[in-house]
This record gives sequence, C-alpha cells and structure tokens, in this order.
Amino acid sequence: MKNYSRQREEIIKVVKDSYNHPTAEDIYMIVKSNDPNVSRSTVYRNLGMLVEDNFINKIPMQSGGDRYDYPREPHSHVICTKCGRVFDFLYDFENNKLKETIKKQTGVEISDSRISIQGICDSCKNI
Amino acid sequence: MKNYSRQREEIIKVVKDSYNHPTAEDIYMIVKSNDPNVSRSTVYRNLGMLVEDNFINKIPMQSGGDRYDYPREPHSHVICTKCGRVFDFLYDFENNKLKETIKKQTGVEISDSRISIQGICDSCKNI
DNA sequence: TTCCATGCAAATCGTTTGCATAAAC
DNA sequence: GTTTATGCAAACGATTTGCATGGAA
Repeated sequence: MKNYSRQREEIIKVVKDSYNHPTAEDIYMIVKSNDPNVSRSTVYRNLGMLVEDNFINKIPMQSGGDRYDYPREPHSHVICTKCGRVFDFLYDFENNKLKETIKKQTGVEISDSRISIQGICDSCKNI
Repeated sequence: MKNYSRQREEIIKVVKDSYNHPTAEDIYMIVKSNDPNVSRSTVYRNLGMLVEDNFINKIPMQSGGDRYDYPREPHSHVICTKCGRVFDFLYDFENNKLKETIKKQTGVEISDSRISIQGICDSCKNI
C-alpha cells in the first residue's frame, strides 16, 4: 500500500461502516453508488492489500463470495451451512492451550487463531 | 443416492484409501487411472451426494479446490494459509459449553462442530 | 420400461491478470 | 518524470448445469 487513492479511501470507509460481513460484490456496489466509474478489480485489489496488511479480515466462505470484516473487538464466526449467513460470537478458546496443542501435534503456528465453525441457524432450522 | 454405479463405488474406495485430504481433481485423476472414461462431473456429482449423506466430509478451502476426508475418528483441521496444506489435530473443545455459548449468542446449532483453524506451518515458517 | 447416473461440453461464479491510461509523489 | 493505481476486458480455476445416452431396478 504505497500511494494514496480516493478509491481505496472509499473502500476502507465502506468496510468500516458495514456490520454485516459484506462480500467483495456488496462492497463494490456500495462504492459504485457514489463513484460509478470504480471497477471491480480495484475493489478486489484493494481488499486484497488491506487483508494482506491486516487492516481488515477476510472470512473465507465455502460457498458464495468471501466476506470482509472490519476488526473491532476480537471474535469468532459461525457460518450457517444452509443460508451462508455469518454470525459473530465471543468465546474463550483458552488460546494458549489450544495453540500449544496444535503446535505440538501438527507444527502449525496459529498467530491470530482464526476459527470458523459451521452449523445451522435458527431460521434455517425452522423451515 | 439411489442407484448403484461402478463409478460411485470406485470414488468411495479412493476417498477411503486416501489419508491426505485429496481435492476433487486428485480423486478424479486416481479414478481416471483405472477407468479412463470417467468424467469430472461424475466425480463432483458423487462427492456432492456423499457429503450430503454424511458419508464423507468436505473441508472447504480458502484457496484451491475443496478437500475431502473419509470420517475415521473425529478430529479438527488446521490449514496453512501459505501452502494450503491441511493437518489433522485432536483437541477437546468442551463441545457442550461451546455449543451452548454459540447457541445462546447466535441461535446457530452446531451439530458436528466442524471447526477449522488457520495458521502457518513449520516448513512455510522456515522459508 | 421407467428412472437414475453417466459423459460431454458449455455455462457459471468469484476472482485474477495484462495492458493502456491516469493519478500520486 | 518515475512510480503506482486505475479501469476495462479477457482469462482463470473450481464447480455446476443441460442434454443426449447408457445402465440399474
């Protein structure tokens, strides 16, 4: 992220103001609404940079586009496997113990403990 | 999964005999090696059915093709975000407490507690 | 002989890339 | 004036789909 750009500024603002884990397409549409010439690639490119620099988080999805999240207080995500909705939740995963266990068993170092869990949400269950 | 087919039989066998979380493409190549006429769609279609019926597990990946896993003893996965390798590990997530917490906070019911964690593996760290 | 599964090719979806132009520094 | 970012369109990888054909019950 070397040079400033109006587009990047706007993309950051949109992610910051979103509380519903928008997709790249969602973000593109919002940015486009007050800057009609913006291109999808610019949005993708900037989201990529911002994730790379840990400025925002990417929530990889098993279906549909990946979601983006502005890091407020640390939290984990549950994803409904039926409708794809993403929910935030708070839970103490005893990170040290978990970290240690994983490191010992696999050699993998989990830096930020990005944990995603899958289940069925309430509205999907009641259909 | 209504009618038997030679291809499905073979696909199941390949997944059962794989201990390295193969992709659909991997499975396709192996099946193809002793049944050259098999088609990719048949592999995808059958893997889909088998996952749907909880006969095998799908590990959704953030990049590269999704992986498949024959359910032996229950375990969780860590995925290296650099090389994409998938590692198995065992950890007691105190499922009841975790389940309850998630249910209370989000309304999501986690049936099988599919948990995936991301980190950096040993060989990627040492590069 | 009806239904289901297959093989093929084309279509789809989310994302990335090459390239010429425009903006930042 | 030299980078770096943009916009466009085309390419991409993984997966899905439509459709005619072949195999299972």
